[in-house]
Amino acid sequence: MTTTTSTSPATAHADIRVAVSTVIFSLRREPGRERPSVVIPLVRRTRAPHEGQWALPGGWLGADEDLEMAASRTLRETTGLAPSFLEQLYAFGAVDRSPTRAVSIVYWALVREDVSARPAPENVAWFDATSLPALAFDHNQIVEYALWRLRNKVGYSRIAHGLLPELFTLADLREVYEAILDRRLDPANFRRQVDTSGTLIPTDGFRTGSHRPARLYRYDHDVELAERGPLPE
Amino acid sequence: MTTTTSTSPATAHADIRVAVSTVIFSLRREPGRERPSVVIPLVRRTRAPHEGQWALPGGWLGADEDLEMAASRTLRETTGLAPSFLEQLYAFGAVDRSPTRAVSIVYWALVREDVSARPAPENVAWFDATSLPALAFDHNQIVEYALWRLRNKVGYSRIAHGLLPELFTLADLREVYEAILDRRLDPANFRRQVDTSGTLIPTDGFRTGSHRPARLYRYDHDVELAERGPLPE
DNA sequence: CCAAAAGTGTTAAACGTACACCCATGA
DNA sequence: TCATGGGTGTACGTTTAACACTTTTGG
Repeated sequence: MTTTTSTSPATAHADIRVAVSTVIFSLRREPGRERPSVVIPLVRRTRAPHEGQWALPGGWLGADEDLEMAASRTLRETTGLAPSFLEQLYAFGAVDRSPTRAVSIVYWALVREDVSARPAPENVAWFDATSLPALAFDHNQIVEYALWRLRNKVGYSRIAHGLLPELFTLADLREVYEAILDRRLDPANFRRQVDTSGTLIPTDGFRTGSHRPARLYRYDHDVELAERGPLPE
Repeated sequence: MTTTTSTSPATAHADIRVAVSTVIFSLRREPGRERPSVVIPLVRRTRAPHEGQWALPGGWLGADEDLEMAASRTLRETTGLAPSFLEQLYAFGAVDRSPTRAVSIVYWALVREDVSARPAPENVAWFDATSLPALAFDHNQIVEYALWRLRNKVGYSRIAHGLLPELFTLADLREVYEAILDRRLDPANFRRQVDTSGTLIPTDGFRTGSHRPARLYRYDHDVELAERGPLPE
């Protein structure tokens, strides 16, 4: 995958291990809070380095695994979750980021609220993404970057559904945006924006229970494809 | 940099080599063409696999090198160039992308027109980015993705300077945009857009030679910092 | 004086945003 | 009937895009 021309002063392909980790976002509705909060699952490390500290779920890249496969696998193994969205975030490879040299290919993912609500395995806990403790390695920076990407991407793509069930109301959708962007959105303008985009399909269902019933929508999965540029792999 | 919890079914940290390659963009003015074209340097492979085919400049990651350092180094070694812009593009790691397992961290870079005009080393040649021959490995896809990113980024950031010398006219700048986006832009509106952004500093110089002289500008380097989000490393 | 690029002005459509208002339900 | 969220209408400021027009040079 590369061209080795001229003489490399650095040691030729030294022993560098490749890891894959994932920043997993979901939403959690606290009884007290008015707005859902963005939460991520972390794993407590059971060995050195950084034993006892919380870290992103991940693992070593297998010899016969693609990167995305490895992300899905480690995500499932460590948290038991299946993501509704998965995308590469960045490759981290600073020499001093770990006592033993390792390059981490980091992915980020979304899991639906109902899925993330299931009881977490031992050693896994959910944290508010905006107020984390000190994590192992450079994982605090990584989460920070992933959050930035999430907020950014919510502005120009339809990833918000990755956090919603099949059917949802416009208020549900708006709540997701409000939770991610951390600010109020005008319900009237929000409605127009989404139905101008033409990605929402109204169903015959309504959600009842409080005040006027709200129409249930689902996403038009046909639009999914044209969404992003020439995505690799 | 990762958490090894539970048992990994895949072979634990197998021997996977890490390479760093770079897609380098510059502009070339052909005498005949009205608009500059986007060009990239490629290196002819001197060994298997894909011997004799053109490939992206790159090399193996050294044991004591950060990723960006490796990108700069291989870029310099293989092409003799120093970039004015360098950013990570994507990590490619499909199992079948190379006969021997390798993960490539790919960067993309810009070099100024005057720099890229210097004679290229043996085994290095410049190609029009939009009409490449069949390259080694998955490098055609990688260039395609890099081009998409370049076009995208030119729309919301000021990377265009990476292709221009210290002093330039608004027509120069507009030509860069036109070359990348491959369409004409209205000179009047373009002028207003850039000086609304406040990133351009007018100098006292003018470029003369044909018709009315055009004012020379330079970039405000103080604006550089706030540009992007929480950039890692 | 003429051609052509540099640079300014004007207008209309598109878009974002604020907010007044009506509708339908549970309590 | 009232409170509240669902849903519609409207008005206004900003941005985008098209294009007419004036300025300044070389030839």
